[in-house]
Amino acid sequence: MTTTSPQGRTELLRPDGSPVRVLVVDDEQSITELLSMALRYEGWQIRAAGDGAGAMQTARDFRPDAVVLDMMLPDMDGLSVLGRLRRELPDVPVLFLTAKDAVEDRIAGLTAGGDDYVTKPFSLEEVVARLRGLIRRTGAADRRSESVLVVGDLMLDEDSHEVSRGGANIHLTATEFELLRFLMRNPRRVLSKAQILDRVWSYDFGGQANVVELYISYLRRKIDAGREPMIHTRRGAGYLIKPAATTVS
Amino acid sequence: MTTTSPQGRTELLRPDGSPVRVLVVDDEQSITELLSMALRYEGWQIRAAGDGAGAMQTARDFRPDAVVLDMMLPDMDGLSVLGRLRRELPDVPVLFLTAKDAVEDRIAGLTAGGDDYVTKPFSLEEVVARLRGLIRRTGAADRRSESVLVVGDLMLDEDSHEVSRGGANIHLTATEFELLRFLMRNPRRVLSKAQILDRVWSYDFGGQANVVELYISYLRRKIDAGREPMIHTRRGAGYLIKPAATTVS
DNA sequence: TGCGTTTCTCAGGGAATTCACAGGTTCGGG
DNA sequence: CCCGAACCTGTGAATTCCCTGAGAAACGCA
Repeated sequence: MTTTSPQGRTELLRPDGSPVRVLVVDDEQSITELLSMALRYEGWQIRAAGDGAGAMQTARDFRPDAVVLDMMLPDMDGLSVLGRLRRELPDVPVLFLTAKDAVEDRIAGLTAGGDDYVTKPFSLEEVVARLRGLIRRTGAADRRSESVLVVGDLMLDEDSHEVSRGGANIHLTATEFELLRFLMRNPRRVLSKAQILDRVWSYDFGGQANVVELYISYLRRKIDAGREPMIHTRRGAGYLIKPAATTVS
Repeated sequence: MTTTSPQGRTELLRPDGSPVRVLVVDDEQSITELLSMALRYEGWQIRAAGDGAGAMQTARDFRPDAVVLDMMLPDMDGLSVLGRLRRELPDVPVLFLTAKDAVEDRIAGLTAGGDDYVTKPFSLEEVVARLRGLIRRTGAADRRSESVLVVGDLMLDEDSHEVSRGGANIHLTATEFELLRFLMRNPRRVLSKAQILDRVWSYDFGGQANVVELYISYLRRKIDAGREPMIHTRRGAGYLIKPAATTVS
């Protein structure tokens, strides 16, 4: 089930209308805090744990719809936690967090069931998108919830990664795609450069803040080129996307 | 009976519309977990057992439509379990899991009745495909459910393993076939290299992730050669298959 | 056992993408 | 109207990601 808030944001809900529940397990407190903030912002209910024991405890009485699990935990390794979680919550999908170089050996096979993973350092948009995908596909939320974002005549398909405006296909790079997705998931809302940087770029990005300007410029070239512009600058505040004035929204 | 989910995936259902039920019997917990997750993802209802006694118990009150049975169990050997299963569930098809070096004739004898087997280590695509075949053939699900996948002018027959594009026959190796089947069972959806590796290669594969690139390259040579391409790369995300632009979908 | 086929590793080349930098442009307050 | 701040964008370099040829190893079958 989905509802659309007055601000135009679409939220995932469980079939009974209650908010989706997510358990976050990571031993670095900065990470659990970062994730908790971001996921709460999605309208989800979040519980966090810093080790395997706490994770099991919380899993039992919180009964989450999805779990975010770091594979490197202090007391037991991620695989043991996973095994126990599976016994306790057999149907709950897991999003693994792994170091970039650990991917090959340990994760292989784990994502097979429909689970998924992201590598550290991740971007919040990535985590949120993957989680939404997991929850959608495993039916914790209504399956009819769409994977297509629409703003005016602009369409973005999260499954096929296809973007089109007025029917014409548009090719975007990975970063452009993530940025546009973020904008489109918050239509008519001003997003500051800091917000964008925090959500779309990895949490350890140390570069210049003007990458955002650069990528907005890239997007405009591809999305707005010659057409009624949909991406707008609010000087001193940020950017927003909304249907073109002439387009029937 | 089949339904098609919004994601475009086709699900097997029982004639009364309820999900197919599968019992998984293996003493290695990692295997039952792997299989349970993968088969649940197919939309099936799964129950697992770790030994013969548990299997019998579960068979009685779960009443599965199919059974996945490891031939090496701790308390009794697979044959005894099989015998008892047969008495309890005479018409239910069984998919045997066997070690590679197991006596082929014995298995061949067992599968004469319409059962089937796969050797460990298996790929999930293989298990799922065999299981689908068994369930389809024994009529637990509607018989009209198709064994032919079609994407644009590309056709793949899961029974005969024949592949053709625009009427022209194409010879594929076993791995190429499995990869193409996985792509075609998820048309218009980006599949990451990790997902592909986890589904199409055996669970114990420890090699380089670029085998996927290699086999995509092989497939393109055979499927797309000279024609409008159907296999597309989403740089930084994965691969997807979709009807050629000029083809009526 | 021997031969053709299939699977997979390795490594080079090439192209797409990301990002820094810097000069130009626009905007809004005074 | 002027000035500084904020924003835009061309250029180019570094990097990452992907493709594919060549050959070794494993497999299957006669």
